[in-house]
Amino acid sequence: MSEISHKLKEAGLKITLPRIKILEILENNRGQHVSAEDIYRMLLERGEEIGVATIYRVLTQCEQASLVSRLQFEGGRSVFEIAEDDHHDHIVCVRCGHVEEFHDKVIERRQQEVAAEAGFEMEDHSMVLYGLCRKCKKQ
Amino acid sequence: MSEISHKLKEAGLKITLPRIKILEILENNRGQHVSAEDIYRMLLERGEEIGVATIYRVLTQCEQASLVSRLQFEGGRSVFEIAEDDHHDHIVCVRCGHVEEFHDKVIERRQQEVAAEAGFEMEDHSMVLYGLCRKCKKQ
DNA sequence: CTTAATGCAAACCGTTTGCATAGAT
DNA sequence: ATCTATGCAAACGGTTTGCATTAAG
Repeated sequence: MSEISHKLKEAGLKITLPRIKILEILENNRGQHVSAEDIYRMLLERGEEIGVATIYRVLTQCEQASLVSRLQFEGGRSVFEIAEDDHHDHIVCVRCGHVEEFHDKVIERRQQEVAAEAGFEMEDHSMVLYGLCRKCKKQ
Repeated sequence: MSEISHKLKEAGLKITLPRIKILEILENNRGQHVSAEDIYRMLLERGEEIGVATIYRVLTQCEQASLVSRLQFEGGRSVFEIAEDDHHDHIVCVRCGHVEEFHDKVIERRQQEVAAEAGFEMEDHSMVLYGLCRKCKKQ
């Protein structure tokens, strides 16, 4: 049984073609951060038509099962990636949309401290840096 | 001439009743982070009906004129506040929605560094911490 | 056979836009 | 008088939902 099927089974989700295909797309695009729409189009290109409703349902279920993580950008757009065990944040190019990941211990620690100073017990955070990537800077 | 009218004039915006009322609401709710919908309802309660389209237009114009700042939460929801000259980030209670502001120089500096390390020229960032506020922690 | 997953289309929600009317300078 | 702002309703874009159909276990 494939890796993907195995993960689905562990999550208590039935092993169906749409689910496998969607997870394959994500696997083949590690580090790429694709939208539901992207997945829909990529599947179409291969001649595999899966309704957007299904794509969203699968992504949401897989997110709940921690197989996939969702990143919400400003403007209400979401992108998805295969869940990694390591937490990371994102830098997005405001010009070309290119996304890179980073992780910074100094920031993470300070966030905890800052939250505590405000009387909060921090559960989560979202941090996205926006700027010009190397390529776009040159143009 | 009122403070608000003065600001509008400086921004090159005509001084109109809807604009004044919307900015008044924001003034009277400093630190509260209200949505367009909130503003609409607050005005209704006072018997002042202003269309949502106008509210959005006014908020967007005022944002461009730096009179108002917009904060985009996950899920595509936006809240607004009267612009302060100092930059700050936000902590949101996941239970009651209470929002607090903070500013941390250590984090700000590291963000610049991290972006530079990734080859980016950072223009902006969004950082929202999520957790339980003091009150909700107790319950 | 039973229960969960899919496809479709319609609904949704916050936000934006086109256009005719009203209002500020 | 001119030109911008407003109201309305319709459009929008991404996402969700209801329901009948299909497929997995």
